[in-house]
Order: sequence, then C-alpha cells, then structure tokens
Amino acid sequence: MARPNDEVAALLQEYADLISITGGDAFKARVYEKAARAIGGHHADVSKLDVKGLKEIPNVGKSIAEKVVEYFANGSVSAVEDLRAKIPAGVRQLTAIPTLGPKKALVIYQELGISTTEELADAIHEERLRDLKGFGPKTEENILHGIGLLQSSGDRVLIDVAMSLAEDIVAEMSQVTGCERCAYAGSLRRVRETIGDIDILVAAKKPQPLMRAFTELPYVSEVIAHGEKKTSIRTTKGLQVDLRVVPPDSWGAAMQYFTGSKAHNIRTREMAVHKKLKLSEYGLFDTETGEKIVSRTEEDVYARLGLPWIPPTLREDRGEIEAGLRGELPEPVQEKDIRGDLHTHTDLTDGLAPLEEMVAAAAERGYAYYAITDHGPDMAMQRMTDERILAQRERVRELDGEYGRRGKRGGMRVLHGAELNIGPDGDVDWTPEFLDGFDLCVASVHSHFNQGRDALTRRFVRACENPHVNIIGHPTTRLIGKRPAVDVDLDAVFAACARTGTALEINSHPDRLDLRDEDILRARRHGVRFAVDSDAHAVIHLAYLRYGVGTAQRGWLTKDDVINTWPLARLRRFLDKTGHRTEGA
DNA sequence: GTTTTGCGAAACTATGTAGTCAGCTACAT
Repeated sequence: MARPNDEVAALLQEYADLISITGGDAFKARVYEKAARAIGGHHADVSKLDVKGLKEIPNVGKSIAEKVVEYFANGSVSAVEDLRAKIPAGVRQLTAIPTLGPKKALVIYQELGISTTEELADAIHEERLRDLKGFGPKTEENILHGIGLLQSSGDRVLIDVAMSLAEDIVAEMSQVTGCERCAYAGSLRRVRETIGDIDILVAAKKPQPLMRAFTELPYVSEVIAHGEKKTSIRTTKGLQVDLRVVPPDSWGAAMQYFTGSKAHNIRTREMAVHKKLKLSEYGLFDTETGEKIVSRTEEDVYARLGLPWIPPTLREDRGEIEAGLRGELPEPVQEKDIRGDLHTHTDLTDGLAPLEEMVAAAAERGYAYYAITDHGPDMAMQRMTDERILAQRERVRELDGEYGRRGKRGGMRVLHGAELNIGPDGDVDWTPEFLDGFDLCVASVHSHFNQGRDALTRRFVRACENPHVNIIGHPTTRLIGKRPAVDVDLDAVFAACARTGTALEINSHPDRLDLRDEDILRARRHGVRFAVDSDAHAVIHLAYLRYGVGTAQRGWLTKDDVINTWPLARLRRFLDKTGHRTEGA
C-alpha cells in the first residue's frame, strides 16, 4: 500500500501534467508540482490532517488543502476528474514515449483521437500523421523508434551496473588527448538507488576528439545526438550515456549543473535570479553586464549564492538549501568513517567464501571490528545447527585473537553474531540463553511477506522488543525492481526501534538498499540509530558498502547516527540492550 | 494556485543544446 502522502503527491502531479497538456496556466501547473513534492516529502501523514494542518505545509494553500481533504473523504477530487474526462489517461501515457512530449501528444489526440501507443503506431504506418503541422517524416520515424524503446525495456538500472560502466567510460575518456578533467555526474554522483542514464562531464578546449572517441566506444549501439557541446549514445544494453564537454574554466559550474538534481538546480538558479545573476553550466553571470563572476569550482558557485558547498547526495531540494542558508547543513557520514561491517556471511550458510577469507578481506579494508552473522536454524535450507554455529564461534575467537593484534588500525576485533529470522509471530531462532552467547544479532524478515499491515507491524515491533535483537536487517525486505517493500507501519517500527535501542540496517547490497533514503529521513526524526552493512555473501560484496553509505548520506545521516562508525566500546554499550551483559571477548 | 503584501492586487516564471521543421519541441540537470 502506498503511503497516503505518496498517493496525494501522485494525484497532484497528474493534475499538474494534465494542466500542462491542456495548455493551462503555466504558473498553476508549477504550483501543483511544487505542492506534490512538498506533500510527498512531508513527514506527517497527510490523511490525518485537516485543512488548517495541511496549509502549514509550504506551497499548500486553501485550494490544494481542500482538494486533499476531498480526496481522503471521497476517494477522488472533482477538479482532477473533470480534467481526466477531457484528456484520456492514454494521452498522458503517450508522453512516456521518448521524443513525444505533451504538445505533440495533445495534437495527436485532438486531431486524430489517438490515445494509445498501438493506435499511434498504426496511424504512423497509415501515414496519417503526415498532414499535421509540425510533424515530418523524421518525427514519425523517431516516434516509432521511441515506441520500440519503451516496449523493449528502457528501465532504470541498479547503481552498481551503472557505476562500473561509468567508471570504465571515465577511464577511457581520460586517455583521450586534450581531456583535462573527466568525471561522472548526475544521479550516479548523487548515489540514487537506480540510474536512468549516465552523465559524463569532460573539460577540454577542443571538444571534437572527445566526441568522436565517445561515439566510438565499443559498446555503443546508437548515437542519439551528436553535437559540438553534447553527445548522447545508447549502449548495447540499452542504457543512455550523455557526454558534455565544457571549457576547463567552467568545470565547477558544469559539475554543479550536471550533478543536479533538476529540482535542486531550479532552486539554485532561482536564487541567482533574485540576486540579479544568471546561473548556467558555464558559470554564474551578472544579468545586466553579462560578466562572468565565478565558474571554476562548485564551492565558488555555491559561495556566491550565499551557500556552503552542498554534498551531491543532499541535492534533492529536500531542505538542503534552507539548511545551508541557516548554516545547519549536516556533515554526512563518509565511507572512511565506517569502522566495521556488522552483517556478513560465510560459506557455513549461504555465503560463498570461508570465514578466514572474509575476515582477511575485512582486515584488508582497514576495519577496527568485523562481525560474522550467518543464518540461524529457522531458515531450514541453511542447515544450521547448534554444533555448527558453536564450532564457528570457536574459530571466530581464534581469529579474533590473531587479528586483534594486527591490522591497519592497531588490530581488528572479530565479533561473532548471527542473522536471526523473524518468524510470522515475531519470534526468532534459538533460546534466550543460547542467544546470550553472541556478540550481536541482526534479525530480518525472510518469508511471510503478505501477512497484512497490522500483523506485520506487530511482528517487527515484537522483534525490536526482543533484548537479543540489536539490528533489524534489510527492514522492508524489498528487492529493487523485483519485490516490493512489505506493507508495514514504518512509523510504528521506527518508534519501537528508538524506544528499545534497536538499530535499523541500511543494507548496502545494490539489489536492496534497504532502508531507502526517504524512510531513513523519517526514521531519523524518531531518534533511531542505524547500521550501514554490506550483507556480504562474498569477498567482493564487502565493497558494496559505498552504496549503503551513499544511501545513508541521502537520508542526512551523520557519523553519530551510525553505530558502526563508533569506537568498539561505545558500540558494545549499544549492543547491550538491557545493560546486564558482562564484557565479552 | 500560492506567497507576499497589506486586505485586493501584484509577483512568481531555470537555463541551455540538439533535432526537426521552418519556429518550435523535447530533453538534460
């Protein structure tokens, strides 16, 4: 079930789109978009607010507040229904076809009555678009190509897939003569969980050799656009990559522009306008004289706007501008702050590498501590027994002895934990007495995802109340693009975590990234602590931590919010939920 | 339509590139 705020945000966004498509007042469309964003990002449940409460949300006035109340009272909003009656849903969907926007979609609907992709394809084949003003043979061809792309996939890809391609392209472009600087930007630099296209920025005096090298990369399947300043290609796997070449002294302004987000850029450019300046990818200019003021570094650009440099992961127009103006921007947790990984597996259960290899790889990463947390026996397919886990513990204690005295930070302590299974009623593996023997326990839901909201909420809360459960693993159990998050009252779970001293995991696996940024922002308001873990099932997975850290940053977390940045002594005090445990290994 | 200003009316509009069709549209952040 979608969060009520998200339902309303989607409805208001649709209304804004419909206003744009029908050629309505541009200001009005913009206001609805702003209100949709504000409500989507609002911390309180808007279904429980009255008109007065709703009006306290920025960019929500009387009219929109009343529409929200109407929506929750009737299940629909008459103004939206009126526009829906004029413009079939299909017309809005037509704009999902690449190269077909609202203007052309409306013309196609009004002149030919077409509102589905199939009808449109037929009309093109029957050459019925030819007579419309603004439509030529190339447009027909592009629309057909766009329909093909839409049907073949066009989906966003997981961040690790995009990252490895981007790093490869950056390395390739950096080799080209004349390339002074090269970096990836866009949603990848902002560490969004999925990536729609890859943005590569190059600083060079002469763009042509770089543009040519770019279009000649081995995995280019199609050159979408090929200009002097910008070239776009599609890879053989269907991912679009945009290359932008700017003069070297525009680097800072160009990075600022190309990193986005779009909403963040609109805000910064608005701020420039208010100061009688103009901000573009080439620099910050005086509007009247046209004189360039700054452009070399992002810091220069932000500073001239009266802002501190804003970390890319915060640039989503979620309050970072206001916080920056107030001097209250958080210092986001960094990968180097992480002292240890608290959720990892070995080949004793479903991991691929033996304990010794995982521990050695962890030490290589410079960790001060590292926890092994294989699955308990309740996940029957893992074939765990008391004997097997106790034998592992013995070996962990030996390794702790070995590694405790060496390593990059004066020794790495090896902790013995487990990943417990939260059963349908909230129970976990093993007896309390047996669980006493672990240094820490992660507990996660692995099955029975569709119990219903109330039962699932009770289940999570019960796990939090268990004195042996320290961390809730991959809390919503989603798999990006494959399995939705469980329907649970997250605010109730967050409150339980804060009350019981249970941390929430930010699982760094690119398939999961769970919790996600928006949930982290909400959980943080409850005073919850977090653990950024890799959930590594192989040595190479330990490096996924970078994505978890990026996600934590997007949730505005600082070092202090994340328990595995803490020194071991402080971590141990946190892990001792009842305050009764004696100091362990 | 909301916010700001000062109670009805004014102000609010991001910027630039490439493509395609003959002035815009779509798209990128």
